[in-house]
Order: sequence, then structure tokens, then C-alpha cells
Amino acid sequence: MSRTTLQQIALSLDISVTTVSKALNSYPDVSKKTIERVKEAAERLNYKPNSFAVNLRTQQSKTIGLIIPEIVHQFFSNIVKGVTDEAEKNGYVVIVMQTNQKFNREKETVEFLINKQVDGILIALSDETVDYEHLLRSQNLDTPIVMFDKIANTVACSKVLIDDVKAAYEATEHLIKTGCKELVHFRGPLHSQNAIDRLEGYKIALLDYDLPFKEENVYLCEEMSFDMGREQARKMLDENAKVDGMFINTDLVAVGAMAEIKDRGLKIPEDISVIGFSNWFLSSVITPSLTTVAQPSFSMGKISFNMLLSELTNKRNNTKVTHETIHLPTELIVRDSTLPL
Amino acid sequence: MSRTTLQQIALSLDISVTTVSKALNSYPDVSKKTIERVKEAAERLNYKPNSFAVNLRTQQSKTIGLIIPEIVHQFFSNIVKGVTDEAEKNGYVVIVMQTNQKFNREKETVEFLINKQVDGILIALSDETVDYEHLLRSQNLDTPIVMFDKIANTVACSKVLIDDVKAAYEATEHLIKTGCKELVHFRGPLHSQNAIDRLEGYKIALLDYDLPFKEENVYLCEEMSFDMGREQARKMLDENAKVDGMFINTDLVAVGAMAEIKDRGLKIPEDISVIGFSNWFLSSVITPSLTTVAQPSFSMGKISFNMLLSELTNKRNNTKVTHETIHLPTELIVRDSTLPL
DNA sequence: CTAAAAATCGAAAACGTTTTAGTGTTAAAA
DNA sequence: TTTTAACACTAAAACGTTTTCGATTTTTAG
Repeated sequence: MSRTTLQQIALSLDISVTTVSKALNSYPDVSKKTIERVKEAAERLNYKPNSFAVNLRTQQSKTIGLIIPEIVHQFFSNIVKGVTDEAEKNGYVVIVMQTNQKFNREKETVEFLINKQVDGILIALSDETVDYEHLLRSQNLDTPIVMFDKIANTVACSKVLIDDVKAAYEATEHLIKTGCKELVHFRGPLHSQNAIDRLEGYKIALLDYDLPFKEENVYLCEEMSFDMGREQARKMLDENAKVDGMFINTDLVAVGAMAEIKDRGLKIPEDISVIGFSNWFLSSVITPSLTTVAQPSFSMGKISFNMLLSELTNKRNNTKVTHETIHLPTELIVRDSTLPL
Repeated sequence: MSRTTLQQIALSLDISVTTVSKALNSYPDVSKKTIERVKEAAERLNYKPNSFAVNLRTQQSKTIGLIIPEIVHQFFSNIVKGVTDEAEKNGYVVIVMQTNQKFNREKETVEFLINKQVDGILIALSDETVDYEHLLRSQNLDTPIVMFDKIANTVACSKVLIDDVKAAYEATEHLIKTGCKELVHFRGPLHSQNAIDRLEGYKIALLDYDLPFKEENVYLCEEMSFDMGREQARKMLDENAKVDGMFINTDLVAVGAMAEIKDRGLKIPEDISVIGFSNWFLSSVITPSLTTVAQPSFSMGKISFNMLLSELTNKRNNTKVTHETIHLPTELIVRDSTLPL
């Protein structure tokens, strides 16, 4: 019951292996008639090319690596979906690997995928990553990289992301316009470009509306968890009784903060308004429902794959590869955790 | 900057390619001394085996396929995590593909992975699947299959799942013991073995506690969505005013149902108790928090991979492969959507 | 010191494909 | 008629490993 090979088709038709191969790949220098015959025979014998041989010969695997911090996460699982869907349409297959936000694992993973000889890599950086040697090495070894969402500004490669500054600005602005005066921001990890940009957007909005930016109103969340949200909210409520608006880096953290606020007997949004980020499904079903910023995760996955694909085909055709950065639009989703305008 | 090959190492040491290969793989018929020399040279030249060549020669790719209905789903993304973690530890890589609960896509996907020559396949069946030809074909073509969670009883292969009957029994029992008299069940799709078994557990519990089983108290949810939960709850509330307990196939559906119940001004659990299934994170943060059945998704992934791995190694050693079925324990997580005991 | 055994190495085949560089045959152009 | 050009096909090399089967050398035993 072993697989049929070109050899066997050639034998059964009494022509050469070369011709069979060319016929199957529709080379111009094989007659219509033999193309017919070969294709018929291939069908009849249920021929499927041996991908190991094809890979070896063509030096490409039609496989890409996808590196994310964590798959059990609505945003990233949507990314995976976007990438795999698009990859499949183009005959590519994707290997998913996680870093669990550890820089060392990120290095190992990149190394591993290069050794596995994937055609290219899609990566969202770990929040710990500040050294980019491993990524440059990948590029040197001719494995193109496209970054998405969690990127490094200094690495020269294509990138697809959202405009975090703008999104954060709009969220903060909404808090201000609905009457909040004392605004707190729960920021993400120090090295995360997302976190840096969102903080920046928050700052600019404050300045634009003549509200003072206070260092002590920025709370650091080293990890994006429910518990961290609760913990920092506890700290905040102990320290600052005047807070009436919060812009929080991530929905999950926001939900944790809301739990603490509710436990203290404070009302959302009457006492404190809350805005999250990412528009997890979660946010629409908690009480009160959470105002948040929607990020296009599925299409970010699709677009990232397509950018990588175009780099791969460019490389194959020896046309110059150019890097571009795409910003995807975000949308403020207004729900019940903020006051009406 | 091209990769170093065995050839190059051989040349630089003035020995044969054969010996280099053997040295690297620690064959017994190569001296300690040359093993040293070769390994040193390999290190120095940064040799990494060309996996395409290795695949072709050994006829295995150290790659497995993982087929799931839908990745944007807490249960399945946890499965993916379990599988990939365990695979990585064993030098395997996993290709994730989704069926979106479509039988046709499931067939195509299996076919695709076989053609890609993965070493084995891990699959959770689509809810539509009632025909298993494609799976048998895979086995005939020597690609082992292990099923998890959504399985087909009639296919001979290893399986890892939970005891849905028992889990459903315990959930229903809990509703009864907390005083519910009129119990409704929201069941899953008709062909889903999970749904069938959970319905069975619900039935048996009713019988054991001398409560009548009423056909009209079972509501069919064709898809496991928030909206479906809401819709069926609406129907239920219109039809049956006496309902005081609900056992629902999936947390997400339960959350939808809860939304409708709350919108009608009914109290959970005072008027109606609700139990879900799967213990999504969601369930712990909604109001009221949802009593549910915890399923071990992460370890299910790990165990599934290990079962496949042992089949693969057995196959390699020509030892007989035996199929086994493993049942993983579930746990009833009591929260605020049910009355105290 | 010789024969047998063990240790060490290498030539070559094989995995199945793609592509280069032709060869021969036929049709069109001179 | 000869020369070109177009057409249809193929032998062989190449991709980089692994493994079989001998060959050669070294060690051990008698």
C-alpha cells in the first residue's frame, strides 16, 4: 500500500520520469496529448507528490512559523485563526509556537524554527524582549520575518500593528468628555511597545484637555492578568480617593479592577468609569459591560500572513524586498462602564 | 552564508561523509577520537542537519497534525497549548488546522495533512461528522490517529476524553440536591457524542431521584453560542414558567441564557439555578458567577500527544500497536448561580 | 607468529523530486 | 534543397541525509 511515485507513472506509460514531472507541472515543452495521459494516470494511481522530496529539491517547505506569547488568549487565538485561514488558502501550513512571554524561549523558538527550515516567521515579541540578535540572525539566514502587534521599532522588517497612541488617546478623550476629572492609567510591562504607546496616548490626551499628568496616577501591571488588575485597583483605591476614570491597558486587567471596585461598594460608572482595551468577548457579558477599544485581530493575522507571503514570493523571484508598516484601525466600543456623553 | 553540510565537515576533516554522519549519530562503529573531532567541527562550523534531507531519508517529519473545530475557544486553545508544549519537549512540531465544525473541511484537512506527510494526527471531530471513511483511510495509509474530546465510538483508535455521562449526572444531581424540581437541559448538537452523553447523564440523574424526564424540557442548541443560549432561554421562559434549574451543555450558552433570564427580571439562583459546562474563565467573572463542570483541557492535550507519540514509536519499532481509551476526571465547580446545599 | 575477532572506516545506493542541458524529429523559412 | 526554428522528449545531476555491506586495519587469542 505504498504511495505512487513519478517513477511508477513513468513506467506504466513508458515515458521518462522527467516528462511525467513536467506534465504534472504543466511545462510548455510537453505535448497536450501526453499531459492528458499523464494526468489521467496520476489520477488513476492516486498520485500525491512526496512532499519530503519536493521540499528537499525546492528548498522550501511551504511552512511558516508563528510565534506568539500565549495562545490561550482571545486576541492571539484570533491571530492564529487569521493566519492559518489565510495560509491554508495559499497552500501554506503553519507551525504555532508560544514563548509564554519569556525571552529565552523566544530565542530558542526562533532558532528551532530556523533549523526546521520554515520558509518564514511571523512573530509577536515577548514583553521581555529587548535584544534582537536572534531576529537579525534569522534574517541573515534568509528566513524572512514579519512582526505584528508586539514589535520592535529598531528591527528592519515589515510590521503590522495598530496605532496604540491614537487608540489610547481616543479612549482617554472619551473619559474626559464624559466628565471624568481624575484619570488613572494602568499601564502594561515596561518594555512592551504597546504599553509605551498607550501611555503616550493617555498623556497627550490629558495635555490636550488641560488636565495635569501625574506620575503617581500611572500604575504598572507587569503581567496582564485578572489578579494584577485587582491588586493594582486595591492599591489605587487606598492611595487616591478622587479617582473617577480609569483607562486600563487590557480588558482582562480591567475586569479584575472592576471586581475590586465593586467589592468596595463603589459604582461603575457613577463613581468610577472604566475603559479597557482589546474588546474580549468577556467584556460584553460582564456587569456592567465594559467600554473598550476593539482591535482587529483576525484581519491582523490575515494581513500579516499576506505580507510574509509577498516577501517570500519576491525573494523567490529575486525582486527586491521592501519593508512596510501597516497600521490597522481601532474602534472605541462604548458600553456601560462609562457615563453617557 | 549557506548552511554547512556533512560534506563540508567531511572535507575539512578529510574523512568520509558516512563517518561524519555516523559520528554525529553516535554509531558504535566509529572511534571515540573521531566522534570528538567530528562533534567539535560540527560545533565550530555551526552545523545543523538539513531537515528536508533527513525527512526524505527517514520518511518521517517529526511533525503531527492537530485538527480542532475552532481555535478561538478557551477549551481548544488550551488543548493546543497542551499538545504543542508536550510536542516541543519531544522534538515534534505541530500543525494546527480548524474545521469550523464543517464535515467537508474535516475531510479536506485530513487529506491535506496526509499529503503533507505528517507522522500522525490528533483530532477532535466536527459536530457534523457521522461518516468516518476519511479517518479509516488515514489509518490505512499508515498515519496513526488519536481522537480526543469529540470522538466516534465506532472508530478503532486510541481516545482520550472525559466521562460526560458521569459529569452531567453530577451536575444534575447538584441541582436536585439544592432543591430544584423542574429541571431543563440545553443539549448540544444531535450527532455530538458529548451532547448525547451529557443528555444521558441528565436523564439518569432524574430517574435516580424520581423526577420525571420530559422530552419537552430538553432544548436543542445546534451551535454553542451566546445568542443560541439567549434564544433558547427566551423560548423556554415563554413555554414553561415552572423551571427552577437548568443544566446547560456549555458555559457560553449558559451565559447567554443567564443574560435573558436577568433581562426578564428573574433572579439567579433564587428563581432559576444554572449550571454550565467547561469552566471557561468567563464563568468566574460574570454576575452571578457560574457553577460549572471543569474539564482538564491542558492535560487532555498533553496526554493525547503522548498517546500518539507512543503509537509512533511502537510503529517504528514494529511492536504491535494497541489502542486504549483514557477517561480524564472532571470536577463540579460550585459558584453563585446555584443555591447553597 | 598466525588465525580469528573486533574495531574502524568508506563506497555506494537510496529516498523522490526538479531542472539543466541536451537530442532527435518535424515543420517552416530561405 | 538546405537551413532554421519549433516541438517533444530524456539522461543525468542535484538536493543532503542515512544505512547497508564490505574492506581494511588493529587487536586478541591460540
